[in-house]
Amino acid sequence: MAKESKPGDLMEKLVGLCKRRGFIFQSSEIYGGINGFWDYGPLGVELKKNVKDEWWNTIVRQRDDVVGLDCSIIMNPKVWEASGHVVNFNDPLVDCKGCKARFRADKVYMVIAMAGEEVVHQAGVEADGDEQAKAEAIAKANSKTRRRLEEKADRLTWSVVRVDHAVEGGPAGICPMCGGHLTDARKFNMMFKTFVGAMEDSTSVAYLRPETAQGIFANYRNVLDTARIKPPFGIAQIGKSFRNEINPRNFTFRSREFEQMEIEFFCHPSEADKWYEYWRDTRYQWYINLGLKSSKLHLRSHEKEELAHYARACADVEYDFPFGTAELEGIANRTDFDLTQHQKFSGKDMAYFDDESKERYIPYVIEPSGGCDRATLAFLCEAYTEDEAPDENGAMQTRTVLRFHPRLAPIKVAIFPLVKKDGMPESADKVYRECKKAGLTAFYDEKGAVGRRYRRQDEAGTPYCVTIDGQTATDGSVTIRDRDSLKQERIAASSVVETVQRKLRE
RNA sequence: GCGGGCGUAAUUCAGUGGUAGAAUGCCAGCUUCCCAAGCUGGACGUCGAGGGUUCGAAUCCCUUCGCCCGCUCCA
Repeated sequence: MAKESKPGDLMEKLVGLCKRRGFIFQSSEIYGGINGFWDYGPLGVELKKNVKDEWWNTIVRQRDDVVGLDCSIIMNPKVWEASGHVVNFNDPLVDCKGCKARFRADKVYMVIAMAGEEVVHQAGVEADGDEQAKAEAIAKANSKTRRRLEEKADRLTWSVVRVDHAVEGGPAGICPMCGGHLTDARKFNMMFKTFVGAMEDSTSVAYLRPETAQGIFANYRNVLDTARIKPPFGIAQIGKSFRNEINPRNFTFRSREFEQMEIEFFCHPSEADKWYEYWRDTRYQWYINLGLKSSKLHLRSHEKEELAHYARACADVEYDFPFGTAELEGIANRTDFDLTQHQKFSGKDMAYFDDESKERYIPYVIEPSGGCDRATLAFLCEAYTEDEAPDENGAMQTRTVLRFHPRLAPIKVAIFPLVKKDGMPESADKVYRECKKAGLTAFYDEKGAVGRRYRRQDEAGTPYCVTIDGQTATDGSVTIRDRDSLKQERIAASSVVETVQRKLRE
């Protein structure tokens, strides 16, 4: 009987496997680690690189309407003023000292109704404006208080204060949930601050980018002027970004240093809806093509109320991780918000002049923005399988196998001599060298029983194992074994490279 | 940031104040013509870190760092 795994167990097993086999290590582990930072080991870096290569190939190299870009991580700080990050990337938060609930300080109001010196009613509420706050507060009053409010209606003085605007040292905010006292509003600055140059003063403050997108917008003019390309077209970039997440969680899922794969696709405003739908569906399909089961993958459109102020439409590609359903990529119609902002802040013209239609316009932007580490983690979770395979006596044994899509697998092919004699190691080494020379990540192993070697490769996710046996010396054939079906077929030793390459293309 | 749990070998864990252990894995050799548990041998630990109590601390206390779960957060 297969044991039912709890979600936590599965994640723990995966984290253990990642460490044991060299996929992912905790950063600076020998010093006790550091919260929110992770390192990719020998197998992990190959896996992640394959994810990035698949993205780059399908987005940039196989298309003629998208070009690549690689921007610096630190930019002129004005970029982040224009983008809104300096203002908006800080969320003042308050906590309830009683029930421990947490709120965004700009959404919590203190409402007090006074009749002369007498406090008739006071309440803490969650609301989106003074009027709504007052209404919420009245709704919260009990029937007796409500009657008194009505009786004294013309003598009442209402005070409605957003808690992040409350005067320092004033009365504590009231918790909308339990009525307990709230802490003062505290700011959580999500951007990593640093200093450019050796002098640490206010004029040298700079930020590590919290997203790669702004580097693309800042270079939009340069690309347009030099790449002989015109709307509709896209600029793609893969690169590191940094966010001081309040609470990094779930292995590499929410890290403070992470890699993004972003496209900014510029088009005429009238075509924005069409391109939004196109990219939403294209990006969703990309994950399915690389092996994420569609039953675990969701394309979720944001409700109107959920949209950021600059977005007209947004959809998330979500995956059912063992720790819950979470976002891999967001596809948004950002309108002309970003280019307009940069035009305003930089004073540079961001409009495009269409020679054919003689029309001047600021393009709309469709932004598919994916997390590379999140995609890599999803592929790892999806690949992790425990199945049953027969041992040499035919008894069923549990086998741990990473069923990566072959193109994502860190090692494409392992080469074994069946036994370490009769010239088999020499023949195997020859095949191994040919694979390496052809650019395939290959692994040579002659140690111990062959079954043990197969299992080791299963745990690394290697899709194909080639074994040189006694027959090789007589007819030049070898066996190639499939990781998932365990089936073997005989092929010519000289055709190993070609066979593996063909299977990878399938 | 709050609450709870946990940190001992590469991994999973045992070890309730008195000489740090097991299994798996790993390495070397033997055996082996195809799916890990055949044989022999071997290496491996600042018991997360720092401080305190004690004759003596993996064990008790304090601080800190990290991981997991729940809340919160995710422009």
